[in-house]
Amino acid sequence: MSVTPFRPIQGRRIFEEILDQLEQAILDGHISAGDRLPSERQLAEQFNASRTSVREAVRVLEALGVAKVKPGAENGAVLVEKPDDALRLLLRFQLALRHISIASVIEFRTVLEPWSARAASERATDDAISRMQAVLVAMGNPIVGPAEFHQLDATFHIEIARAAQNDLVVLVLDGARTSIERIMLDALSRVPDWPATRVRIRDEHAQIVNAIAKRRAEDAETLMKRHIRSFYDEIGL
Amino acid sequence: MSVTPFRPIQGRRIFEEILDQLEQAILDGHISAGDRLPSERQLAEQFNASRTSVREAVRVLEALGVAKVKPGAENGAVLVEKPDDALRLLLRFQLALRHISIASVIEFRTVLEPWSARAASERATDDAISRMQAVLVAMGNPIVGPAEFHQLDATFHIEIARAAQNDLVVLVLDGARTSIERIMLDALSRVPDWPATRVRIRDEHAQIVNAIAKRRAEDAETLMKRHIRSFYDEIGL
DNA sequence: ATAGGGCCAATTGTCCAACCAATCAACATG
DNA sequence: CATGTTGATTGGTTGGACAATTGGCCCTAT
Repeated sequence: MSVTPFRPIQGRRIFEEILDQLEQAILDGHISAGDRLPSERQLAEQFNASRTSVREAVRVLEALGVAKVKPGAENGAVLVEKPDDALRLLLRFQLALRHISIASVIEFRTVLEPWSARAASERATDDAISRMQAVLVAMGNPIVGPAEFHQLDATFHIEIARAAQNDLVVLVLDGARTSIERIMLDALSRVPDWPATRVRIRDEHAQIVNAIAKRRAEDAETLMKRHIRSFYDEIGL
Repeated sequence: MSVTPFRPIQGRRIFEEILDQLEQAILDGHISAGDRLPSERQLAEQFNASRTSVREAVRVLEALGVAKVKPGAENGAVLVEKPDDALRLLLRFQLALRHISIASVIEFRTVLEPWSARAASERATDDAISRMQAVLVAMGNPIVGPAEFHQLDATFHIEIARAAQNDLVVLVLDGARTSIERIMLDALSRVPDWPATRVRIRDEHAQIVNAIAKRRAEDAETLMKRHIRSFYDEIGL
């Protein structure tokens, strides 16, 4: 086990140089979230590069969830304000390649969701708790089918992660859930007794929110752990 | 709080179509990790698209840590075997944009590293434990400076995450650490008494490995939690 | 027979010029 | 004042061209 002082020599490509300069510009505060980048043609001129190279750099930013691009005058590439689905594409491909397994994604949630519930119990603002309760109300509507319910479930868990006030946890937990969204939906649509399942899940959510609102961190963590496990058990994963 | 059944209409671009088809090809097992993609020109012909569109798709795959590209005959785009630094670029930009904070990355580690140590205590193979001990030996060399030590420290934590046998945890924990690597190195180089620090950190590592080897999960978790906290306290973060 | 150098083919990297499509603001028109 | 039109700007796409890199091949000298 030795550490060589050598580092690989790799020909830097132009679009990588552009990416580095853009990153530095962001770090230096010259451009920040919400700002619009110059047009591809202007960037090409400023970097003294071709439009193709600039496009490749922009394409990468888009794939990383850093920028969103729209054609049209007054539009262009805009640095995103909230990195919602930054990890979505990445995890989808990593799953496809079997570099990560569905089981590991599920286990990942069983670790971080309970932590989120605990942290939320200690940090949640009254506003955050109100938003959770609003989701509960929406879930109480007997009309909602599995697909809409799943959307509400996603919102619920995101709200808790946000209340835990850890940006990175929000990011990866959201990514972990959406990366296996399709599989979950398939499984949900095959649940034998949907109305009963819906009521039970909503009930578990209600208990969790209650624990968070009463600042019972230990209970919130335990309830969440049980909730996640029973959920995946129910849909057979 | 209502759920509309509408979804945004977005003009699909050619490179996105190509990405989808490539993902499907991977899911269907037509191509898998380690395989070499057809050349850009061949892909352009098969998709009936221009080389530029194919290039943008390949560029995205590269940014996601899915493929590595090298010019030259017999080379080309190869699907990576291990997604080592898939998250590196993404987290770097998310950090630059202040979408995630350094504090959240550190807290993230204080949650998942102890869990890894616990899981490793229950799941580690003898081989994995041997690799951890090998890292300890290398760390015992008084010659190693902060930079090399940090590299060994990275290897140590990766080995534990691997022993915990959760692919996703390995991925995100590695990404979390490398995303703030530069900051950590700067901080490490300013440690007042480096020899003492080195010995202390190695000692903590040794205790953790010992707990894992003896399958004392509770101890491993506690020791790791203390280790991570004291580490960041020491370098003033 | 083998080691080494040099050539060649295939591939990616880059650039360019042009055109298409989408978008929005300003203007014209009723 | 509402509506439709137009023009400018922007990203999307294409095809072609040349440079740089790599690896395999042959050929020669030892």
